[in-house]
Amino acid sequence: MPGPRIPEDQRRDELLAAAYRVATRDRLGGLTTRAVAKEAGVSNGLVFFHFTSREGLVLALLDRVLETTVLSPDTAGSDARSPVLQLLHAIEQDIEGLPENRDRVALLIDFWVMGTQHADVRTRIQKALGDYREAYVPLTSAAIESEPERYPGVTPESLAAVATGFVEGCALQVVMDPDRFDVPAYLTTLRALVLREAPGYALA
Amino acid sequence: MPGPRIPEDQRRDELLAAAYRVATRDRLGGLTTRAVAKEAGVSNGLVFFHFTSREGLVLALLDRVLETTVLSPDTAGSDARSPVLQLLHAIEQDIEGLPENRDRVALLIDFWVMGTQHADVRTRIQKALGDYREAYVPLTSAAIESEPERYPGVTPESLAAVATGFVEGCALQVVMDPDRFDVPAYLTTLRALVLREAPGYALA
DNA sequence: CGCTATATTGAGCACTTGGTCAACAGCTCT
DNA sequence: AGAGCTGTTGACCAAGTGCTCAATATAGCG
Repeated sequence: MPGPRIPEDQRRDELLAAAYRVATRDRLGGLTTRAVAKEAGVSNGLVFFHFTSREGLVLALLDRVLETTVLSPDTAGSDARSPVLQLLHAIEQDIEGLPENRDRVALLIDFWVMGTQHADVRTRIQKALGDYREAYVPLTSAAIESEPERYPGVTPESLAAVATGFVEGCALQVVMDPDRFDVPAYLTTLRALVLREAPGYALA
Repeated sequence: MPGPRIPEDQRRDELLAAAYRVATRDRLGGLTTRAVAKEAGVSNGLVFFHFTSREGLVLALLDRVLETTVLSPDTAGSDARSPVLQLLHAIEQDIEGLPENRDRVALLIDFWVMGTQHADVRTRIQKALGDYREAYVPLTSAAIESEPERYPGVTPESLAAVATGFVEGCALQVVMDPDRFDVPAYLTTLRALVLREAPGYALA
């Protein structure tokens, strides 16, 4: 009683879309082949036809999520401000974007902790986080060069690591306790901590 | 064929210890009642006798882990240094303590993400994190009072949230990629970022 | 000693999961 | 029209899970 046939690539996409829906709803633990099949309105066996195993499905989903997740700081609209302010601005933009993407962030964290035990997942996550860090290097590099005497022993890489680590910490908080996470207070505090001069800015 | 009898409290402790061993080895996903029973050299049914359900076991384990995890900053040996340096010192101590407790940190993060979906776990984790944050408030409070003009709009609570959030972000990194996580570089960068004066310190 | 309350066991149940597979339908091509 | 490849199905299997329960050994008490 097989149903309608559909070109392979298209079905794969449908299944991945269904998997994404299931995973953002029920998290990785709820991502069973049967749940995905049901979500896609398709038989269980078909999932294995297209992805060979559950692991294949999970990895394909991870790839898709990483592909469609923008993990590079937005440097647009930074105009003539100082490099440090530009860096701060990028961090703030990333943090501000977290709450509205809570589902996706939660899923990414699921993958992250899965990577702790699963080598393939770990590799991919590490690469994504590495890319994210690298994307910050131009910003941190410029910031350091603008006031080199202020950052003894600080490399663009280490500063990028701290910056992205900070964002990742915020991501954890957003997922865990979104109501408590007070974005404006966080950003105000961050600015005050980092800026030397008396801050003559208005919150964006 | 029942085996030797043991007072109830003692058995509970034995089972919890076994559960902790299993959970640090195989993580929460590997924490099955059978695995715990086997680890404790005991029958599967006994786990249910003492904990009623797997959920009971997990919650009891969480309570024990939280009880025996020191989540308050160590303010000893801070002598005559400035409040800001004391705060920095506390953060650094917490971060330095992460790598050697990787197993435990990984387990706590497992509980953390479990809390995303499980209300009882969430409550406990939120309380623990809240306590952790509060424990920082005296330090952040003193730091702000020492240079109030430098921290416009920053409350002791918001600064504590940022500080602990920073540590939590580091915890994620340590669990994920312990080799890449460069503690000294992180701390150097943090100091340079936060300190106004030229840093005349030696790394502890 | 015997009795009773209490740990303790292990077989077993119900259910879910990943995965396999023979059957079968639809499409294309000759 | 018939052959053949390719999607598709759903029944099925084996393994693992949480959990129950009758049976039973043990410790403590009279």
